[in-house]
Amino acid sequence: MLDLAILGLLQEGDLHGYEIRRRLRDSLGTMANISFGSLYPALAKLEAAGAVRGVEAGTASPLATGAAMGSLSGELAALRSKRTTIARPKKAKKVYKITDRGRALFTELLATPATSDDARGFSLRLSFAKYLTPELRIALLQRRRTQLQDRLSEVCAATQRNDLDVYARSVVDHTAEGVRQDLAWLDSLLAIERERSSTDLIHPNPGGQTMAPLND
Amino acid sequence: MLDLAILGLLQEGDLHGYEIRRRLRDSLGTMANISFGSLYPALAKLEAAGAVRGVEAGTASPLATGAAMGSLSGELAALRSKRTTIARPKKAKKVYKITDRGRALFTELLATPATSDDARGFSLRLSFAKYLTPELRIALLQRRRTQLQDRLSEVCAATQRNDLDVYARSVVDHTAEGVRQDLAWLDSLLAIERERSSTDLIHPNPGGQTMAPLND
DNA sequence: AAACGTTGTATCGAAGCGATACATCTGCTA
DNA sequence: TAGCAGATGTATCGCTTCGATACAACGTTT
Repeated sequence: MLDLAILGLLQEGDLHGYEIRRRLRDSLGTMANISFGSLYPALAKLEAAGAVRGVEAGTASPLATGAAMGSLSGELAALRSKRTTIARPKKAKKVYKITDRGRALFTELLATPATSDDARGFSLRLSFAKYLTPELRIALLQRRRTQLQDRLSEVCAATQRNDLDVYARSVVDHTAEGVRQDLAWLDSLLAIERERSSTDLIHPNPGGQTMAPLND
Repeated sequence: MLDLAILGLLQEGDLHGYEIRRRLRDSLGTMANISFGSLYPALAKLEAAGAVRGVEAGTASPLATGAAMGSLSGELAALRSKRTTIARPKKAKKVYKITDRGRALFTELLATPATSDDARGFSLRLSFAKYLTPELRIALLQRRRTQLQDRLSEVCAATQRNDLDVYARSVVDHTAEGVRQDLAWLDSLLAIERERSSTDLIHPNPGGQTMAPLND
């Protein structure tokens, strides 16, 4: 699952570990809090599998490494460097680049149904849904829908219990409410998606934002 | 975290592994899907630590093991046993019982602040909040509140981004909405809790449901 | 110049997951 | 009545992920 997230981010530009984590936090809402203890082993594993290639960006040209710099402070520090002569090498920074093998793996992982009732796995896949075909997109949403319905009936059964104290009751009620809202959200997404796929029969790819990674 | 859940359930009666898992699923809404690969090692660890004691309930009297039987099919099968003479030993069923040491550990774990922004840890603790003092209860809720506020500002920052496609946008928006609702829920709980603790100064323990495990 | 915060890479032990194996009992159907 | 599917029940294996920690260089503040 982490593999999928990493490959997805690398799909849109070369990045180093620290930066991947930043984007994980504030670009994929769901994947916050990924620790380096997960990230670095995952990167090493992907590199061993030939899905990514990491190069030490010691003193490479600023133009080439531009995408890999820390979004704000990196550039700013480089610009207003008055006392320090040049914003330089610092230390071995390992920039990862996705390979063709990696792209194939990404596509495969993205289409693979998430094991079990996993909210994170679903949200992650949905975040990258622009890389899916309309059919796979709908399949993803429908799989999640049936999962949530199962979950809802379980949680509703818990709601019926009368041996719960106020606190436990509050927890199950709130949980049930959350599931219900997830279901409603999913239904609206499915409605949109079905409409889109029907209008696409007339004007394919209307918004221009649906497919194809632009930057490459 | 699993330890806490197990001890909490065992606090209300002796159980064997399979039954613990059942209750985990439909009594604690949050702790669904705990696998045996987590459960049995955890039980073994707790037993080694002297927090629980497990006895093989091979041919013990039905009265003693009543609480440990499968809620529905167990009793039913025993009642309508016509061809099988008696609903008997079956096989070594290991029933776990909490010890004083376990009760102490439970109290300690319950009061220990959950590490990081953990929704499951919080919900679990809240489910057992009747075992906390009013002050610790409010502390628990407040800790969670500040965590959620931090999370909200992160997620709101993500919402402001304009480089997200429809799907990623939908995910972050829905995530933000979820956090907002958790916050509202928490605020209502805090309000209730504060009111309760102020009226408790006049009539201590009004509902009779707040403290003390009844069954023992 | 000392202290602190940020960027950056990396490893360790433990917790938890999903798959799997195995054994017994019950109920359904051929 | 034979057999097979499914629930109950205990247990282990390998893998992913987590949280803590270490280390190092740089920037900012005091």
